[in-house]
Amino acid sequence: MTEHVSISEAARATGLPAKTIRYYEEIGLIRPARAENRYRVFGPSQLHELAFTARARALGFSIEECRALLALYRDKGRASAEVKEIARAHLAQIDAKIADLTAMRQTLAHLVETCAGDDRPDCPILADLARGEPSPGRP
Amino acid sequence: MTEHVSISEAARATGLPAKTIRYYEEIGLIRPARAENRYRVFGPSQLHELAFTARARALGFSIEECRALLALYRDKGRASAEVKEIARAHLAQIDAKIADLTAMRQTLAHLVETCAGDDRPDCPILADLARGEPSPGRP
DNA sequence: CGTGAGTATCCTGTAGCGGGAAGGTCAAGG
DNA sequence: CCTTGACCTTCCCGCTACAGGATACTCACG
Repeated sequence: MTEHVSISEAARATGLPAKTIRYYEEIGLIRPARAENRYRVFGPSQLHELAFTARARALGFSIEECRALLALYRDKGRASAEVKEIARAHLAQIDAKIADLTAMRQTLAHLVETCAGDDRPDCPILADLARGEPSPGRP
Repeated sequence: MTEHVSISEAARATGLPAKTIRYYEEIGLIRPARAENRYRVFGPSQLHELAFTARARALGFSIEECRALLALYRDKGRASAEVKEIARAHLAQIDAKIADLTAMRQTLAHLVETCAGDDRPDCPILADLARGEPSPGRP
């Protein structure tokens, strides 16, 4: 009745590639209706859920986190504490990644600084990689 | 003749899982010799290359970057400029990731702060995810 | 009636391994 | 001599979050 749109229009409306939307349906994130010709049909609520998911993904939430957030989003009676807990856990992951990358950056920046970068073979970067301890964490 | 060791000893010496070492051989990063019984045999130079790779990976270099760095490592006549260029490019990638994550962190931290986190259903996090613009970049 | 755009499904590939199956090898113990 | 158990081997599937492409349909338009 209202604004029921095709997958390409849903893609345009949400900024998600059509492939991604099909994938989201395949893994059960969203459940678009089907027209008689088997074409997917997206109503306003599906479009909102897609946009919701797109935004959560842009904030770095994993698909499974998005699934949980979507469930809470659909459940009008949920406690905000549940949402906050997911967000806080994800925030902690982000902080961990930032710390990890910052440590890497520090080491690597120092190596880049101390390397002459000319046509001589002497290179402190390779020397450090060859001798150094396994060093800080990973991304 | 010298210290030629098995894969499990190589793993212990480098901190890499044996599976990972086999994988590195499979993709042609390293070329361990074989004993008569088809067992892999690692000499000192292979061990150094494995440790080198482990350290580079810990600094966030991709496998292909490691391949390039290994080639430069083996080439005693290389120019340090080549190494520096790889390292600098990787440093730029790290900086981009940090910037990306920091932007996410900012948005998410704000949302977490403004959420009551109690048993009431009212949640600004979900509200923002539902309404917001696609927002900052991705990891 | 054809044509081009849009849609459908299915299959493959990506990075960097981890887990586990099925089987060979080797030294020590009974 | 035989067996156990710790190694080692190869092979194949799984993961994340899709992208790319092949093949086939459906539909509106001229």
